[in-house]
Amino acid sequence: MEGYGLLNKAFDSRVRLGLMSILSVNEWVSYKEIKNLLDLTDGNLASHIQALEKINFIEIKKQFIGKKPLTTYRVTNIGKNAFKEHISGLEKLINN
Amino acid sequence: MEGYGLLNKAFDSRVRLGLMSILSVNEWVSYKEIKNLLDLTDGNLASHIQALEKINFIEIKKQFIGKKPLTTYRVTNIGKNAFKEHISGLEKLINN
DNA sequence: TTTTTTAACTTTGAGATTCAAAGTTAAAAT
DNA sequence: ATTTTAACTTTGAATCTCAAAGTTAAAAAA
Repeated sequence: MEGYGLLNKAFDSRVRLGLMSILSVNEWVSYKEIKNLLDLTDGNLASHIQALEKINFIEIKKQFIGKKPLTTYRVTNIGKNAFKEHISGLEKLINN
Repeated sequence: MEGYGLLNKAFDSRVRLGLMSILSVNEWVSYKEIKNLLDLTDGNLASHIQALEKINFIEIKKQFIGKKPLTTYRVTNIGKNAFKEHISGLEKLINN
């Protein structure tokens, strides 16, 4: 047993785990959808998004659909790998 | 997808996840062993233990072995269940 | 017998994190 | 002209984390 070294500090937060889970399954999810799924305030969501963006775990796309602005997000490869390793780290931690 | 509501805030911490994992597999693990396994300072370990104790996720036993004091810990049933639910909550979150 | 070591904390305080509330921006709809 | 919508940013208080230093009590060493 090697302590908790296989776990990523970035995923110490339930919100960010939720975010990554959503974005692991769906490509390009909108700000509003995420906000509704996770039931967060704007400020709270924005700051967690920022945290994941800063470490390049997710990326942003801004566009217009019809005449409305639409911001969507997806995980990067870096984020995908980090998340995978976190999960497998958890499994290792738990299963022995 | 129901947000992160199935995750337990008590397990937002890598240290406490590590602690619960250790105590999920081994009954009555000593303070020192845990400290070594997780490589923590006394203060840090003690405070996380306290946090888990306060919510009745772990319990403490103090005894003397030979002439040395020995403090050991194990998870309670409450803790065991909470941990299980957290893990299965994680799985649900990840797998759809 | 005074000193040091060991085990297991407790206290303190600085720094990091989290979150809601309120303010911002820019365009669209009324 | 005013309000609404989308998507933030800023602010500040509350909470959390962690290392360092101090504590206690007994055991071992000098």
